[in-house]
Amino acid sequence: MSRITIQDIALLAGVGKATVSRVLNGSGYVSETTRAKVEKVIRDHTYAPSAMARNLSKRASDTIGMIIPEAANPFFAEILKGVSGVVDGHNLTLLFCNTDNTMEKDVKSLHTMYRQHVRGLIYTPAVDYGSAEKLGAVREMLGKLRAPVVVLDRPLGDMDLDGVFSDNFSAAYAATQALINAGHARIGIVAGDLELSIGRERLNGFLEAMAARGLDVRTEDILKGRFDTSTSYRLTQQMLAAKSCPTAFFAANNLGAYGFLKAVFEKGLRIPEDMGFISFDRLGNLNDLGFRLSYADRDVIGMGVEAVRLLLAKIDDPDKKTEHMICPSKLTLLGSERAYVPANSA
Amino acid sequence: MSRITIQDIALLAGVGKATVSRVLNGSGYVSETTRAKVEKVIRDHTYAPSAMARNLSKRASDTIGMIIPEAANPFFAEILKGVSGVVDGHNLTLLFCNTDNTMEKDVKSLHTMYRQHVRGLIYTPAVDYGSAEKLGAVREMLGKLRAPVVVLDRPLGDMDLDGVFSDNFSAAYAATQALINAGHARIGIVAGDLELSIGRERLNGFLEAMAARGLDVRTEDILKGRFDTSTSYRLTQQMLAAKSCPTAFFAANNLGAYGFLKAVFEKGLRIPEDMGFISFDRLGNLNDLGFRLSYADRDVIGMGVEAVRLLLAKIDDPDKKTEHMICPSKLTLLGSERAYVPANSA
DNA sequence: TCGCTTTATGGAACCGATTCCATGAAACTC
DNA sequence: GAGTTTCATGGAATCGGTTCCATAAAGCGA
Repeated sequence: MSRITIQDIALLAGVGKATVSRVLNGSGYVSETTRAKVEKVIRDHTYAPSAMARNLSKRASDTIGMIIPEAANPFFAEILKGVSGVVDGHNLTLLFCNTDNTMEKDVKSLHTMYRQHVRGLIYTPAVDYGSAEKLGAVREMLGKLRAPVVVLDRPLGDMDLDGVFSDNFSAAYAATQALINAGHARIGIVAGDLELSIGRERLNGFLEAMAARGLDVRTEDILKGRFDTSTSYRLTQQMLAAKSCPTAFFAANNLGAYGFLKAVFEKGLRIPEDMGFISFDRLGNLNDLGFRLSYADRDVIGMGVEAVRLLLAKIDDPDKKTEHMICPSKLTLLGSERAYVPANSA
Repeated sequence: MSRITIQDIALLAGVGKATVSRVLNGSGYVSETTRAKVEKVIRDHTYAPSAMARNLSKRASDTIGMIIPEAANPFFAEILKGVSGVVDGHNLTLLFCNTDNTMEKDVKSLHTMYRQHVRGLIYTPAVDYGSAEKLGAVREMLGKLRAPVVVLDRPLGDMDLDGVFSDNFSAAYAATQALINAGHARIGIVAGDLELSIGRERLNGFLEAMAARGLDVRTEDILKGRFDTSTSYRLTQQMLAAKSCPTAFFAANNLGAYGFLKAVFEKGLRIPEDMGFISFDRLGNLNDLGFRLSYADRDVIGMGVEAVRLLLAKIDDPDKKTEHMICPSKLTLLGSERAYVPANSA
């Protein structure tokens, strides 16, 4: 009545379990007649070997771990789709953890991955483990894992790991340049979380593009958000209430952009007539609905796919030297970056 | 140099591995002094027992499986977030499979879950296994699983499983009623996949609401899509090209609604002035951006949370009678349902 | 002080697979 | 036809835990 095991199959086929194992794995010598006999019994009983027993005796698991900070963020949902597809295609199983952007869950997830003996790990750290002490715990867990790790989207301290990243700096640079070329001179940024390197890189890209054209950036034009909608909404409201404000904005991530646009539209401002705009990452379906919002985006599903590829390559050859893959962003200009010269300007 | 085992801990602590096991599990008798000694060694080496070995000897795993049809769909991304949170909170691990809406991957995923000995499964079937033969394979795998299964969002044939669903019929009924109350008489529907029961239920809710008011529904006003954006976009374009068309539409799901709106806006039509509109599920951030789109929606993350709750309850008590939880939808009217009486109507 | 229960502990079997090794039959070499 | 290699197979050890069981010391009531 209980689960059928390799021993049952062996008995039913009248052979030893070593032979069944050989048939299952296509290893060693098995005569054609025995193989056929065993395979029939296996098929008749839709037998599948227990992964936990198999992994234990093989001293290697068939699972890949994935840790992401926010499952409901469309960016990570797409990454997951990409990763999941490749993992399934290789008859591996995906272990999934969501960390809600907290360090505690991040470390806890690493423990989970260790307990579960993952064969490899795709990891987007929830926070920037800049300070040495916190990084220590993570470094220790990753070391204990004894499995390849590919970091995704964000680097992990100074650790020498394979990684898949975006060209945050140059995407921000190009987007800013586009706003400048369109005629804007005072430009603001809806910055993401500056505690994260990706946030800082995008801000730097923005700043350098401005500096390269000799344009000043006022401190109050840098909206220091947190990669979420509500914070940037609030900051944008405050900014719009000020006496004067930039004529264009670069929004450094998708959720922040939504908050920004919400505040802008509530104020009755139009894009691009009243406010030039470019975002990092395409804003969902907005452009299908009559908007013409310019954006810099990347092949997100592709990033997930590449991450697994790197991981599998490292699993195949643990001595492979670490690779950093930078996914290029493409700037798509649809009109929202344009500048309108006011008839009577101050 | 290899992974540290319970045997190593036992040696270091100068006790037997049975004792270490007792300390780990808080079972049996262990003296306070021994316990302290063992715990120190465990802590000093950040030892964590191997999940595969533990599961094997316990004949029960610590993993929960989750199968969804489309990871990039925001609805399922939120479900995943809800599920993942509860699963983590119970020190269980989540096994994730995405089926890309195909039956092959669906069945393959069930095999994976079986191999992996999941303790319980949360399952959204990719297709409606109406016909007996196909349902057979699924039924067999679920039977072999010997673990509780909670179906999510869609029922599975006539199988008596715990489930978490939406009130598709009444949500569609209420939405349609709202359009009628607003003054519309010829109303169309962007139907979802009618191969799926949720698609049929929503269509039926729509039809019955119309019938209850004695309103006819023309065949060509039922756009038979597939719960995706591109199909409904195409169908809507064709519909709008016709001589006459409905004055309002109910869109039975989020992705279909996007396709519909895209076609409507491209045609230069406004909502609600030229076309009344209500959708099933809230359309992302659109309403934050100046739109006032009415919708019927449900607590999606909550559905995920409830699904795990049901599952854990069934795991605790396998004799618990099956429960069907219907998550209520809430109708939110923001104005897009309104009807404008044309000055010169035909 | 003698039994009886309670507390503590380690040895050994077991979970379900893989894999090493020994054994034997068949096939090939010279 | 004796010696080697190749093919085929099953028994036994192993992976890292849990758990049953035997054993022994300690506590305790009569």
